[in-house]
Order: sequence, then structure tokens, then C-alpha cells
Amino acid sequence: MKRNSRLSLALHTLGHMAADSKHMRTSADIADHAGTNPVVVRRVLGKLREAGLLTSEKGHAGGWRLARAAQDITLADVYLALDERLVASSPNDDVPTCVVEHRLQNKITAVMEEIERSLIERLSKTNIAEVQDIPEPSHG
Amino acid sequence: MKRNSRLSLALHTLGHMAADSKHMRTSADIADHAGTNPVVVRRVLGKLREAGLLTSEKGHAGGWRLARAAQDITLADVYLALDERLVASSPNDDVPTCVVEHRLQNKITAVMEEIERSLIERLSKTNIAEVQDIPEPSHG
DNA sequence: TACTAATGCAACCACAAAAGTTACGAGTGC
DNA sequence: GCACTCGTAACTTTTGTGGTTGCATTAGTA
Ligand code: FES
Ligand code: FES
Repeated sequence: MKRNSRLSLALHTLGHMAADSKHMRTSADIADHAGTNPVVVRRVLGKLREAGLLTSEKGHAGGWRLARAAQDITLADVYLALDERLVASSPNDDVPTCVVEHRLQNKITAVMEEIERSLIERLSKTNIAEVQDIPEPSHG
Repeated sequence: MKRNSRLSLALHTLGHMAADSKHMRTSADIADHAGTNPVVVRRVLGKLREAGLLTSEKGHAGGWRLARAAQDITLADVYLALDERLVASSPNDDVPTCVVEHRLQNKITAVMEEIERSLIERLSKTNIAEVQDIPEPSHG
């Protein structure tokens, strides 16, 4: 897979859920469909649950379901739930060690933060329901 | 180090070069200052040379120098020279395998490409000379 | 109660990407 | 010729991430 495989997995799954939001899915089913492992699915979807996008239920008839309407879940919600930072770096990166480097880093991070914000802004304009517009009858 | 260490190394070095653009620096000096290895420095600066931002000379008095005025080297130049793609993914990623996933991926990549362009646009508005504004006398 | 099916979570293994390292060839000035 | 430098290839080490196994926990069902 690639760098943002978590994001891909999350969006793919949410896309299917948006198409049939009542259906309860198990991590095994999802993993099978996405070509990965149930534990990986639970790891990723667990993040989405922490962010309040999904609910999960244990036990016999358990599984995963949308926590709210698909129209109310944006790509930004998903992106932030997985706390990926494509552009901006984490604040705890490295000590400046020097004035010049400190200044340099400030300028760079300022630009990166700006871009990160515009990314999130842009992502918040598309929701899960839009992403799941099936052109033809689904095949499975 | 972290994910964009190449970019950090490049900008840090260019920042110093912008402050004293006549001075010829060896990869050993640069590596020593940046806390890394001469070969790593040559690898990174080699990319910048390919992009026409730097020149290198072999031999006794050899080393590295800016290929043009610091004001004419933007952050976008550096970013593109290192051919990093912070946001957008490479085109050869993975086969769609399905219509739904294909559609999904299309939407995502469209957003990402848009963000990548705005990132480059933004980076092109700052040049190396701006990044290197020393507030106090340098310490080394 | 016993059984089954699901999540939750911790601890590992496997693999890949990147930095770091070593080595050596090839220019260049003394 | 010698010292110094880049250029590059090959290798090792580190790190991040997905994959895997195992088990406790929870919930439905007979
Ligand atoms: S790190 Fe301090 S001057 Fe470069
Ligand atoms: S990959 Fe999910 S429907 Fe084809």
C-alpha cells in the first residue's frame, strides 16, 4: 500500500456505509472487501469512533455503523480523525539548536500551517455521501 | 530526523549560502554544520544542482555555491527540485480494482492535486534571501 | 449456563523507505 | 605526484507501518 493507506481504507469503508447506512458491518467483512486485516480495520475505524463518526458494538450481532448522517461527515472529519498531518509537521519535532535554524523553521512551518488549514478547509466542503455516488449498479 | 529532512537540510544550507553567496562550501563542512553525513549532503544538493539552483566543483578548491542570486531562488524551486510530493500521491499508485473505489480515488486525488498546486503557488512567493534574515550576529 | 461471534488491545513479525556509512573512481589545483 | 573534492554505488542501520497472533471482554442465543 502507500502512505495514506489509512485514509484510503477509511474513506472506502465510509463510502460503502454511506450507501447503506443501516447495515451493520463486521471488521472481518470490511477487511475482506478492502483486502486487508480485521485488526487493521479496527485500528483505523477505532480512530473514527473516537472522533464520533462511527459506533461499534461488541458481541454476537456487533459491528460498525455510521454514528450520524452521511451528509454530516466531511472528508475533513475523517482526515482529522486519523490525525494525519500531510503538510504541517508535529510541534514536538526538534529543538531549534540555533537562531538561524529557528527562524528558518518558523517561516517554513508558518507556510505549512497555512497550507494545512486550506487543505482542511477544502476537505470540509465534501461529505461522504458525495464521495459515494455510484455511477452504475454496484457489483458487490 | 523526520519525514522532510531533505527539505530541511536543503533550506538550511541555502539559507546560509544566501547570507554569504560567494563563499564556497564543501559537503564535509555542510554536513558537519547540519549534523549529518557528507554523502547525504551531496545527495540532496545534487538534486538542487540538477535543477540549476547550485553549482558544484570538484578538486582542491571545490565545493558548492549558489548558481544564481538568492532572490531568484524560491522555496518552490527547492521543493520541486527535491521532487517531493507532500500532498499529491504519485500517479502510479494502484489500480482501481473497482468502479466505486475508482470514483472515490478520483475525487480525493483531485482535491489533493488542487492543494498541491496551491502549496507550490504559496512557496513560490518566498525566496531564499527572505528566509535568511538574521536577527542577531550569527554564531557560526 | 455454555457456546459463539464480535470488538479492544497488546505484543510481536515483516517489509519498505530513508538516512547513514563505507569505499572507490574521477576531476582539479598545488 | 599529491592532497582535496565531488559522484556514485553498495551496504547497513533505523524507523515507520501494515500484518499477524493471542487473549480478554462483551453480547446474543440456545
Ligand atoms: S544551525 Fe545554527 S547557523 Fe546553521
Ligand atoms: S472496492 Fe469497494 S466496491 Fe469495489
